Amino acid sequence: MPAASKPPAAKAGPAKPRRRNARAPAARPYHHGDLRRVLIDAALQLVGEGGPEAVSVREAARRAGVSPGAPFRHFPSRDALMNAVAEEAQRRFRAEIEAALSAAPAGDPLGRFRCLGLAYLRWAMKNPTHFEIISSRRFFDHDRASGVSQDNAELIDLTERMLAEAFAQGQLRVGDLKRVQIAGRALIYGFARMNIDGHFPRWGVTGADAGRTAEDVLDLFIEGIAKVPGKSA
Amino acid sequence: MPAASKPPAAKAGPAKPRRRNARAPAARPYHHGDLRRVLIDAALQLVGEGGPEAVSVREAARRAGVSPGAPFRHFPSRDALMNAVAEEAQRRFRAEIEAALSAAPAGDPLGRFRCLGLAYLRWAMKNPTHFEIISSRRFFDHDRASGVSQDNAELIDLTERMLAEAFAQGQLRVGDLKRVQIAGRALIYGFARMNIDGHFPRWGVTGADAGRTAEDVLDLFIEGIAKVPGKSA
DNA sequence: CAATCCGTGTAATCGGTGCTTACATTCACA
DNA sequence: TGTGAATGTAAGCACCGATTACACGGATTG
Repeated sequence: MPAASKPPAAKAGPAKPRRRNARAPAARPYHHGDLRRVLIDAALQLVGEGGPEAVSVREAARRAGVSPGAPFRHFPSRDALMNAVAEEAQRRFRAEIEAALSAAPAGDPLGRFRCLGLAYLRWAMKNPTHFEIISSRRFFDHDRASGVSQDNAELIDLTERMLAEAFAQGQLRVGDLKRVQIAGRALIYGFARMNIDGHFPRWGVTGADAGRTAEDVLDLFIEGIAKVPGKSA
Repeated sequence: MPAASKPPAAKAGPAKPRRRNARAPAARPYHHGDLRRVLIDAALQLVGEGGPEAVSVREAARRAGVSPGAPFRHFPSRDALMNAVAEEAQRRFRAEIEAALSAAPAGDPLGRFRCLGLAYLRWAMKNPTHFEIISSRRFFDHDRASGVSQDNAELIDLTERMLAEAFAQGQLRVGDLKRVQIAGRALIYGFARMNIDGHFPRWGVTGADAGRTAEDVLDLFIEGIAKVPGKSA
């Protein structure tokens, strides 16, 4: 397994020295400079264009203007590239979720739960292909201790705490929180999945309706578990 | 995939007419007999072994004992083969659903709804890879008028009628049936998807628990929409 | 029965793909 | 200033989907 000696460069990129001495030779320099980054971006673009299946190492190399073998200096396999792509998508997803949560009311755990669900759904529907590659775990490296598992564990813990708080404050009328949590996740995940799997046309949900329907469905679920049978927003 | 072994099908050169006149059914006849069927089965088996990605026309041909080009007499492309595979899986799924429904109580629409959901989940969890290929619509031929769309439309209509009946009988405490229907589908689909996408390990759900958890989650949803806050089974 | 048609198999081949190896170039640092 | 490590290229392997030309043989005819 060659080329596995590149993890340091993946750490918050901007520490790259200007390798090209001030003068710019119009001809492409022998060394690309930041091929790893460019390959991930090209792959992300390919995912956006034709789904995960449409990503080929050669095409990514082609778009990066580099020979077909070059990517293998940075990724030992196509799966490793997809892994990096998935981690990048996961990073963006996580950032959006955290931004949404930071703007959520602090004293209303059920409201925060709703806010989290909405942010999840909105991101998933705005970035369907990115969501696809982070949702099916086959693009993550299960052996290596990547940040993905940790990210997810944190998110799961977060919702667990939200629900526990909500229950403690008397916002819920059901006590089996683990069940509520899994059901909620299944609902939200299922909705996002139905979107990217192309189910909505046959459900009479158009793209314009999808966002509204997502909100409706989430509210229906929350009404189902909330103590007060009224609107929870 | 490794090179494997290429068994020399016919070591003889061109000077071998291979007379196979009426008398030898033991040796493989020139015409296979039911290659289409065998190819679909082989592909289904491949799906079961390594997911949809693991299906290759050549491997299916190899397992059917025919040359790599033979399958293209029956399927114009790999996608067409996958299409047939998906339709076969859909057929089996549909059969199981109908069997479960025929054994469901007639006078209790909400109970029938639950029964349908359970049958859906059980089949999806017992045949994860088959469920995968019928759930993401990319393996269906969207142009041709296949029975799949009709199947799904019928299933959707069926649940719609169930819910309408349940509401008419006063079993539901919510009136927006379309929303209930989509939420229910999202919940069930999401749960099945979480299973095949490998989410359960990080949710503390093991294979043994999965069936029980599926039932729990489905019941939680039904409790959320049912008028009487009791168990609905 | 014999001739023929045509559905269905084989063989050879093409371009695309992941991946490896050998070699070339350049950067970073002692 | 030299030198090794990092990172690019070139060539080539096996497998893949797909196409084409040809071979076989069952079914339909006269």
